[in-house]
Amino acid sequence: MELNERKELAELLFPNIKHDRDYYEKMYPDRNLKEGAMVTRFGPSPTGFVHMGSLFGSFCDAVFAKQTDGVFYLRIEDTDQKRSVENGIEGIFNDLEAFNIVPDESSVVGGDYGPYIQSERTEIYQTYVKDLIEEGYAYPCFMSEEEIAQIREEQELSKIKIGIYGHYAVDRDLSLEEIKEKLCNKEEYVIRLKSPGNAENEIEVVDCIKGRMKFPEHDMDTVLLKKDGTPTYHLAHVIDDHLMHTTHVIRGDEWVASLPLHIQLFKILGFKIPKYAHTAPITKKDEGGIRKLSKRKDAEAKVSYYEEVGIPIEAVKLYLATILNSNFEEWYLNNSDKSIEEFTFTFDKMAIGGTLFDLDKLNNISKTYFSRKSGEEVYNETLEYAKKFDKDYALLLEKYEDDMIKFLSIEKDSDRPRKDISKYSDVKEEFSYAIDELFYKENYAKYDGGKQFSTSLIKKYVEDVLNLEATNEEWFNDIKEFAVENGYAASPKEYKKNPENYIGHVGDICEALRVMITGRDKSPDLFSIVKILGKSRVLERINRYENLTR
RNA sequence: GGUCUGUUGGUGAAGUGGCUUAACACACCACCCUCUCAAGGUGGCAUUCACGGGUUCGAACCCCGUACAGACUACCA
Repeated sequence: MELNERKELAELLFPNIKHDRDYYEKMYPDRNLKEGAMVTRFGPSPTGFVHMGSLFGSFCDAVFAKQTDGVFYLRIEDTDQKRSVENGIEGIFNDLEAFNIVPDESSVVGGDYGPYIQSERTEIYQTYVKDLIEEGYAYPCFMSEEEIAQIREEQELSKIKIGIYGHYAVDRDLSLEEIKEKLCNKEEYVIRLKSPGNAENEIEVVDCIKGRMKFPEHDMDTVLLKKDGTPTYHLAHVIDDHLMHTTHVIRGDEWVASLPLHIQLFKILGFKIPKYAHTAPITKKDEGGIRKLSKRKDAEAKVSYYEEVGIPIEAVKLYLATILNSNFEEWYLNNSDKSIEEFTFTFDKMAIGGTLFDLDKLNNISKTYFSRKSGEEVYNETLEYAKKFDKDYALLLEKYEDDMIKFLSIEKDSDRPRKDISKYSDVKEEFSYAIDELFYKENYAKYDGGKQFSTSLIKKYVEDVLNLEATNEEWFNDIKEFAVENGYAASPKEYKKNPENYIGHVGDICEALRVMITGRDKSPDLFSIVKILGKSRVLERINRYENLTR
């Protein structure tokens, strides 16, 4: 087709497109950023809530933009209306906000490079496609779904590359007259790329994460505009990232296969090619082997899961940071007083293969997070959590505020703070004895060590010996003395040496007291608990134990 | 079937030709500390980097082949 024919065709196909490319090029001028500033973007589809992998990606985007004084923007990729979900966009913003990931530009806060929703940019895409038709790089294709399926079958059978290319691209060289005729018959069509590539040629791409990769040149007539005039991901990606001046396209590595296509589009359109960084998927192991974490199958893939089970957002971010850069963990261990923002992330410390999602590790990170928080902070955060997910408990927490803070502060001032909580929901369980209502309701059910303890000795200890004003050392000396007076050994070691000489050892007395007042055989520092409860509540609990076991 | 990318312990990984007797962290086990637990301390946990061949004085690191795994192969992103 000659140039004038192509122009006629372009006009015929896009009579409503009045602007030309230059109009948009001028509308979205270069961003004036300092040397080395990165412009990144997160492009979610509003298909439901945010997936762990997407969160990881957006975290990555935000981190790199921030540490280079660049721009991180959010673009809603809703070109497939069928998949869009009601309130999908809202859900994305909520989930990101929960993790404190705030885009500099978006459909919510605005920006100079909008609209930031692809469905509102149709005219822009069509303008460029119109130009492509004039240039002879695109054409209307009238093939039906059945035709395409048949070609596919044929290709599968003869074991060759599947797709519309070469002589399979039957509408590639339709004459203007033929096209006009089909248009007159109201035949439906898509706009396909007239790929100038040759699969014999090899192209090389350097990815920020994966390094050098070689591909055959792209030679397929990929769909650019769907039947409804809406762009495919590929077209939208190329045009948007050019117009919005993205410097680094950070996306999942399911896209590397289409890299040759994207590069070709950038070249045909005369755009500068951005840098690419393809991140490895977060995977999970199950019976079938290793697979990508799935939003449908795995609860932990949903970002909202963490909030629900009570894992602090900050802990999840710390975990994300450790899988983002392999050297982050060690840095954080040595710089525990610093925040994630102070670490410099780099592409070359990112994983190339898939990363197994390790809940154990997350738990550990979370425990460390809790151990560094003061009792009061843990109390406040737990209360927030309970107000949302366990209202009855929230009321009790408020009623016992002073006690709870004291309990949560036990052993906090030591240089080896306890690490027994990994989730907000653990607090209720771990400190069930802190709240009378829970303690009495549970009827000591928590203790099933099978031992029976006599209360008389313990009562005697509490009434005659226990001094709440004592120091830890005095307290322990007192109880040792008491043990000896009553025929117990002063230490387990001594007891082990000559068990026949003793009834038991101090530990047994402590154990009995512990079980009676906490309902469990494990707890933080006993004396701290006793002090918080006070003598009368301790005795009350001992009596209760006596009644229950009689 | 085709294209691309991987493969270091139970897990995440460090490692880019000699400093590796393979870091670090999680998990696990043992011991120590100790009134219990948690924490902490010490030690154990890959004689070897999927397998086979090659290059080299020398290879986990470079090259070739095989096996396995993953991604893509839509008018979905």
